[in-house]
Amino acid sequence: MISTSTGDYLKAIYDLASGEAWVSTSAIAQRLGVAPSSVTSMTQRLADHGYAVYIPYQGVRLTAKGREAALELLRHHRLLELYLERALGYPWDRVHEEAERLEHTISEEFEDRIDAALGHPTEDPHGHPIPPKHGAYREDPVESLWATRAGGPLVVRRVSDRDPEVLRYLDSVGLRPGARITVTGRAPFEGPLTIRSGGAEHVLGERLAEQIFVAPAGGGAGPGKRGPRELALGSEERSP
Amino acid sequence: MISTSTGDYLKAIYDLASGEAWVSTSAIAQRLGVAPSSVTSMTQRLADHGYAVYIPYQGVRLTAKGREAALELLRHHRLLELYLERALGYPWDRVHEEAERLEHTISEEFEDRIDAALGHPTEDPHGHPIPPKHGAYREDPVESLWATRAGGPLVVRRVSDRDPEVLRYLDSVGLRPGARITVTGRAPFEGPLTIRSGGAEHVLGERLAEQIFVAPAGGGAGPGKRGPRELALGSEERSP
DNA sequence: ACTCTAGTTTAGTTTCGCCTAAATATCATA
DNA sequence: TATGATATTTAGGCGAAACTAAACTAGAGT
Repeated sequence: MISTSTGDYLKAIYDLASGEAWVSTSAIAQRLGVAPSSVTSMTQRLADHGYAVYIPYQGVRLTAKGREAALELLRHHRLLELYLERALGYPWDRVHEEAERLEHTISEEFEDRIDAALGHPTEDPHGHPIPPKHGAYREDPVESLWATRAGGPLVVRRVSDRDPEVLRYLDSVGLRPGARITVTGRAPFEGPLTIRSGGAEHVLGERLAEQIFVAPAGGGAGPGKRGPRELALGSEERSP
Repeated sequence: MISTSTGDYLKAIYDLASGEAWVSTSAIAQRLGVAPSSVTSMTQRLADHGYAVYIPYQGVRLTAKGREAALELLRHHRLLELYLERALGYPWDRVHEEAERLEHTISEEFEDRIDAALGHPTEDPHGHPIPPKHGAYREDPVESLWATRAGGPLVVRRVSDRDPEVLRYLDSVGLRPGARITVTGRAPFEGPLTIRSGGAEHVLGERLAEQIFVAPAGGGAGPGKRGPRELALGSEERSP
């Protein structure tokens, strides 16, 4: 099996590449919190093992094999996040950290069983799609609330999962995937923006608005605010 | 946190010491499937870090710190085994392997949540007691069916969890913790023994009988054969 | 075209966990 | 008590994953 570190690099590269760009050494170093030189030697190793193509001074990109490994981990991660929330009652700001470690450790059987227990879900608690076990996968492009220029009503599609503080705040004001919002004001010179959501107004700075991803509302996009669904487990039969 | 390897060594030493004996290099090497020289250097490292006392050519024994770490892992392992069986429907012969990896990875929070979901259980699926989170812990001594000389009716208290084939067989003939049996015959010269259990007779060789641990029946020892209990999860409340 | 800087790579170490081969200690037994 | 078998340790090495410090590219700006 792939090591924890290797997996972390593959995930980071997959994520930073979003699409098909070359990923730079420093971007990976920053994301993973390691020295750039460490990244150089690791990317060389990844290339040696067929997970990536590496061109000095240009960057690195995943091969099909590398992408597959990254998606497997992403699937584990998102299934775990949802499972921790639904089955074990984790609050949504703490699922990321736990999933980050477990994703490298669980077996195929574990993956399959939580997938089944969850009813083969398609999205994690933060609105990210769960890659299917086999077959094609493309994340449909969404715009961050910070960057969007759309005028009409919007739906929150996803929020970034790796900042617990932000998640606690978003939860407290009801900004979860599916929430409907409207931008009611935008201060000049990249200033904070004001939104209306569920009758209340909120002012969001860059750090916050960058982590919220939206799409135009209407057209059956979102089911509205999702309630906390309960999960009854123990329904798998055991071998006699 | 402690590394996976370090944890495996601590568990092995704890297990092999059963009581307060010095554990030999070769015993650990055999248990973990590594070369004896690897064990020597690892035990030196364990001693350096205060997990064990090591005397060359005599062996190794855990310090209080080492024993604590080992028990923490043992608690994780047994809670996980039970959780995998109850909540995810794993058959009892496959829980050990999965728990063996996960025990090193789960957080305190995960431990606490599955403990609560299971209703603070005291025994794993194979009948081993689950060490409490805090406080004293002693495994009450049990005799293997192979070694016992007791004559009357017996109760199966535990079975070893690390041989899937044996577990499948035991399950198929109803020899789970709590089962009542009587030794009806014992072939000479360490030959197989015959037992009666639930109306049927079985002949058990050494390999099998060594992995079954029993106590005299009667005196409220066992609740009889335990049925497969179901577990309803999702009952933990989430933060608002 | 040249220079400067920011970004990258190379070189040299470290720690962990494992290995094989060789040396050495212990213990039982002749 | 000496010897030989068995157990254990030492020596030397390897691969993974990190680090720091030093050398080197590439590209922007003059």
